[in-house]
Amino acid sequence: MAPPPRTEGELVERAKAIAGRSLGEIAAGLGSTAPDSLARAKGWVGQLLERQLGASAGNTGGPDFAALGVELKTLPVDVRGVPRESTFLAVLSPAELCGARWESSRLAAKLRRVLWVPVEADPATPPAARRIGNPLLWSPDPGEERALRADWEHFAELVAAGYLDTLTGHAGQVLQVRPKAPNKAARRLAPDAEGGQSPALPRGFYLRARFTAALLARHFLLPRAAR
DNA sequence: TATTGATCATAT
DNA sequence: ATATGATCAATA
Repeated sequence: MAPPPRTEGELVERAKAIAGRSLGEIAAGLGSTAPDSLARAKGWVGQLLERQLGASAGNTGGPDFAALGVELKTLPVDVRGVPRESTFLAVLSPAELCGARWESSRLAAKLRRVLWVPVEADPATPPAARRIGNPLLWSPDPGEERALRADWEHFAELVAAGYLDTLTGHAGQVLQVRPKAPNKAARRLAPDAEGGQSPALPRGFYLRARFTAALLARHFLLPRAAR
């Protein structure tokens, strides 16, 4: 377990140092072994990178690198470097969403500064052989910020009005609200349309894959002048 | 095949 | 129980 990085620069250097290396190599360096499949180890890649980069242990609710205010996200990419999956951001807490402002929301806080680490995720490649890509330390630009806020405010309004159960993965331009539960029988209290509280399937906020695809493309494919 | 809905493991 | 880390599996 590495000590926490002291600066953003140190964090980025650590991430650059493992670009091109395989998950199996990184695991071995940490005295661990890669699973044969992620089916029963879905969070393994993220947790491996947390250990390797020295993320502050456990879940304090805050960013992974508390002292730096930086959140770490691995991004499963295909052979072209395009994200294969949406990115889970946070549990949707109905109570916390009611009457909240985007500027002071937990989601906005998490997205202020993110270290994206692309990782190969071809299902035909065993986890140990998957390679780590070049990291990107990112903050939303004004356009991204506007899109995120618009979706979030729309969701917050619906939830506060008691319409959480009308929200599906179809809603949102850049964000999504999707199930985030042990199973579909799970329930959690949320405002209902009658002004009370009723049990509802727990949900989480996700970033659409096309959003992360666009930000990777902008930073890695386009010339600096375009940014 | 892309997207949405369901699920798995671990730590607190 | 709930938050962390996500990917799997079914659907459109």
